[in-house]
Amino acid sequence: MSAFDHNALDDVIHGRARLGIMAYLSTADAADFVSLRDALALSDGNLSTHVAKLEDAGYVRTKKSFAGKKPQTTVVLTEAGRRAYTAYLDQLKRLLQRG
Amino acid sequence: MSAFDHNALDDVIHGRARLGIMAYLSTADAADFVSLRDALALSDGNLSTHVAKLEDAGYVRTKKSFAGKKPQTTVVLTEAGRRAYTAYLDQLKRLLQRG
DNA sequence: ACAAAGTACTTTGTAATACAAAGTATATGG
DNA sequence: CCATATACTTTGTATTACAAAGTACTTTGT
Repeated sequence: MSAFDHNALDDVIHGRARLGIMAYLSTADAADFVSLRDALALSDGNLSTHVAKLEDAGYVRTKKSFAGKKPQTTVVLTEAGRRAYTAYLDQLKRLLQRG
Repeated sequence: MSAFDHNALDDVIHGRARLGIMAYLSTADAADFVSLRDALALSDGNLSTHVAKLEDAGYVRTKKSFAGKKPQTTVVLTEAGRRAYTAYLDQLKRLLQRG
């Protein structure tokens, strides 16, 4: 593996918005849709699609429930997600320090 | 500025391939086209467009010359590029450490 | 009670981006 | 010379990002 293996950077995580989501979840473990949207200043539609992509990759799960009478989506980091995020961070460090 | 200001991440630098180029140049200062292409395992076309984008942003300059009889493009990090890269790194740290 | 406005999302259309295949120009080797 | 190679750039296509519009409610005002 080369010192500049930027190709090893997980694209699913590297995306600007998704990196924000993963960083948030890495310390919070779970967050509801609205908190994420506000913390990251993403539009509803944008957050929705990014969460879907992370979910497709198996990095997060979503739980649907109700907060009072309003629907609530909670985004939870999975074990695979945590591992992938850690691996991403390692790879990034390696890249930025030139291997 | 929020703790999760992923929006502050410079997109021109954040792109996977361009991050590789900037990381490479940050320690090498200058590199020729072929070295970059090989080190980063990018296709010719791909590297060409990414370098053009960095050049448009004023982060690198290209110098055309000849190595023997072959044309040679050298990519050089500009002052603005170095500043932008440093700022990017700072912002990234902030994001990954949650502010 | 009814309409208007708000909340919490998802789906969809469009604009930007990434990438590689094809193209250009020149050089070298048989 | 003709084929192959090098050093790129341009162009076509596929993926991605984003926000506007849509759905399904709930709350608020009158």
